[in-house]
Amino acid sequence: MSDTPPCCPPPRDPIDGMPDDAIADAEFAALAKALGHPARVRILRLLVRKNACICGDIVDELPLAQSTVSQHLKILKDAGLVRGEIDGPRTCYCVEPAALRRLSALLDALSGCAGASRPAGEKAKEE
Amino acid sequence: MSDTPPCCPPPRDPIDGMPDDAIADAEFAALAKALGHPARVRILRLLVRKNACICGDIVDELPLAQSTVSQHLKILKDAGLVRGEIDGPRTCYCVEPAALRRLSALLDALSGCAGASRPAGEKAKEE
DNA sequence: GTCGCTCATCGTCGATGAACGATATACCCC
DNA sequence: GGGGTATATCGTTCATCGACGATGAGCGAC
Repeated sequence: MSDTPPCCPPPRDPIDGMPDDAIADAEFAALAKALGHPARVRILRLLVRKNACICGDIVDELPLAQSTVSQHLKILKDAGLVRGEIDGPRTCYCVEPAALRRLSALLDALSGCAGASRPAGEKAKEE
Repeated sequence: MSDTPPCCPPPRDPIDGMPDDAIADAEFAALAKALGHPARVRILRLLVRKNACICGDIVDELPLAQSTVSQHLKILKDAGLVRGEIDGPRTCYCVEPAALRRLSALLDALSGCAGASRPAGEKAKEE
């Protein structure tokens, strides 16, 4: 918790009519959903611990079939939490620290807006 | 992995033969799964913003049926992210800050342990 | 070229999730 | 006690997830 930016992050890119909160909700939910399975958390932990890992090593570490692990890796990659680089016949996976930081920031924004600082003038969207 | 850097939280209650990492994985995954739906993130944000909220207000705020919202609230409550107090004929929900802090700690432990076991001193906190 | 290895994708099956309407329960007010 | 409101739960339907084995595609070694 070093330099905590102002409570709520600035508005992101407006997609259509969605308020930025809804965008943040969707983004947060997508990241959380990708981490909503113990195997995927474990994969992420493995990658963090070794900084990078061959897919085969991950398969070797988990009690799951290779295709299942590949599926989980795809989900993590689609969520942007992990990056895969093809290295010859194998694929080297590594975590995407920015995604973890982003998730942490979203979580801070979610819980931080409550107890930490209570701005007197809430922004829009209120009743 | 024998040495426990100051970053990683102390071991939790050992359930059966599970290593504490597996427990943390399961706990993290359970919390993340509960937040893996935009409606639930939105509910949590609502509760955080108003600090507490009657179920009816939440139903009023979301484009979902009352039963669906109740289901989402149950999921959040089962995950320990939310607490519901029966207040006369209605139910008043409020966030459980400890759960959010716990999630934040688990997330830090996940991404932070990388920096700890890495020789480099990057704490991944700067933007 | 061919073989062997590594990984991704496909197809399938059972389990779970998400949504709804209908119904049951608890409470306050009269 | 009866009526009205607020919430939880039940049962159903459709979509998605999680797991697997089998197959296909890319690459290095021979």
